[in-house]
Amino acid sequence: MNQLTNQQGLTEAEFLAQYNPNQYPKPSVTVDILLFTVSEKAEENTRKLPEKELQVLLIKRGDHPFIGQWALPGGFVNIGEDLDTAAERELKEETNIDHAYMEQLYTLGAVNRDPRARIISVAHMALVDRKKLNVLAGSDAREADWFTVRHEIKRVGKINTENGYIIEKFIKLTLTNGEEQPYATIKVTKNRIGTAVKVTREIIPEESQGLAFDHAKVIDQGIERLQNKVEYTDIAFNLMPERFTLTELQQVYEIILGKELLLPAFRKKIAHMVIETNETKKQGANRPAKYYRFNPSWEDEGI
Amino acid sequence: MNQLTNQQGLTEAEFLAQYNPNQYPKPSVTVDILLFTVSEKAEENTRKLPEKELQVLLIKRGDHPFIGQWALPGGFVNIGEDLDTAAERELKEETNIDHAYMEQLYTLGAVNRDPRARIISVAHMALVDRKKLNVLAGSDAREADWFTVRHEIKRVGKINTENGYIIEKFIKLTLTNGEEQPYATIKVTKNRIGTAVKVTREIIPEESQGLAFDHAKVIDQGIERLQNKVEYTDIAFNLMPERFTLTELQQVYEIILGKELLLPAFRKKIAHMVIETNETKKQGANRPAKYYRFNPSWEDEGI
DNA sequence: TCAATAGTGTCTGTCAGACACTATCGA
DNA sequence: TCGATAGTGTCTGACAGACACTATTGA
Repeated sequence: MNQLTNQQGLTEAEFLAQYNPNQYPKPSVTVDILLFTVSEKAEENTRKLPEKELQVLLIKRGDHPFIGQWALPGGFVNIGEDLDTAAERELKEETNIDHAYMEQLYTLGAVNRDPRARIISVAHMALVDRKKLNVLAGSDAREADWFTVRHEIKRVGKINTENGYIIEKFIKLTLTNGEEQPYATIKVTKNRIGTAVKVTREIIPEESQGLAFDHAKVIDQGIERLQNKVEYTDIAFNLMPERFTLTELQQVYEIILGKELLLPAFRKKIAHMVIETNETKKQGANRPAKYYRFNPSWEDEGI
Repeated sequence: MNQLTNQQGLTEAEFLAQYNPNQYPKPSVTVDILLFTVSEKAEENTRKLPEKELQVLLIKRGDHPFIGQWALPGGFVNIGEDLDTAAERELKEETNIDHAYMEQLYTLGAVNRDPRARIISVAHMALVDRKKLNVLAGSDAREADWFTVRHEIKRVGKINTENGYIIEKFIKLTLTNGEEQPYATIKVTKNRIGTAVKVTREIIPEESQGLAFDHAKVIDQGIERLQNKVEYTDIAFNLMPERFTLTELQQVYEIILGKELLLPAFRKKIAHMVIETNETKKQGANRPAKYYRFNPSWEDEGI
């Protein structure tokens, strides 16, 4: 322990003894989990491949505020609990999964984002393989469900200003679990003033319904992060089971990016990230696909 | 306002009236600002170009804890203040700059990161052009200074485990303001268990000195973010003045990436992001360089 | 045989890496 | 003239986009 004294002549021990952490009112802190997985639609035709979809786990709120609306799973951080530990605890509570890919996404800190009190939320993004989710989420009393995500850019506008420009992008987020269909429109504003750029996200309330708090922003931001990272990291493999075919992998890339990819180009691009197995997947009246697995050493190649 | 009632039969107004936000102990929340700029060493020889350096603003702590050590500028978030507003206020206090590039970097939430109390810190990264900083930081009583950053990867090791691997990377961070030289070694661990990856940063205390709190982690993370973003965004231009030569721009890229770039390749790569002016910079016994400025419309090209 | 999916070969254009070359200034 | 920095031209190899082609299965 440090024996230097401060301007009041206190050592560190003395300083800590007289320190009052409750001098000013403090916000509450929560963690929220944006949990993505990939599902397949039921296959109607045995000759057709099932279509994959990007899904997110939502919890129906049973109490105020936003009662009856859908929210990301999450909860308060305990005073003696690390932030990551809190996020892992929430994930475990919802999915019963111990090890999943998880990263911090964004910290939401607008003053009035929660009508109860000043609550700052540290949003995390997690990815899981659907096959690990046999234990269905929502084992406790709350109503939990998977929602298919649609993410469309509706309109982009650019206004040149005196010393920069403003780009406004309107994004329509549509979620559906078969019964309910919450949606939101988010305005992403990129404002350049000289060399400084500021990006802000805003929910348009007149074009939004059924999603609690500012959670639509988190979903949008998570999709954007996924889209960026899928291009230059192996993040997509966190959504895959141990064995997969290259077509399945390509479908996951396609639903994340929201566009179709050319088959030969895709295969060449990811060839060094996968290892061929000698098992095949027979699925109908067509050539069976080889199973592949992830190559954890793909990054070592240069070494 | 919502007139639905919850399980206790309360409307939202009634619920909010009885809600007690102080039921559980709450952490304090701060914002910290990792402020980068680019400087040039004094030029000894008129025929040599001045070397550029990446610099970060640090404040010498005048009180416990970590008294006498160097810390990122920052402070507590007011209860009625948005998170971004708090970050901008801190930046303004330190640099007197209103508009600078700023983005959220990471939220630090380990339980014992601050000996005073449970304090969660939302770290932001800001970039400013050195020429805007004529009003020197640290107008108040505190001692503030710019430190040149050196960032070296010391050692990388990979251990294969039962169902994955562990990659350990040791990063040596050395800061210097001419007089003092705080430093830190950070162990970045990438642990893959099956398909799940977890990245953790850890400060090695025996190989670290003079940096307060876990701020060395923030600096490391900021450099990593800069390195990633400089490759596929225009983020580096936030460090540039209005007019600059391509050599100056290349130097900024080089100090961020920590490696030399080939001149023709660099110029072709950034050609569409800049606009030529017809001014030139005369600087010594050699051909004068053309001044360029940022092209804010470079992203529109496809449209 | 055919529908459907799996998978390969190859052309082309773009772009980064590499290097050789030219240009312009002041001492 | 020379040292120093600015800037261009062009070859090459890697790789993504595009498309034509072959392979394998069960109905």
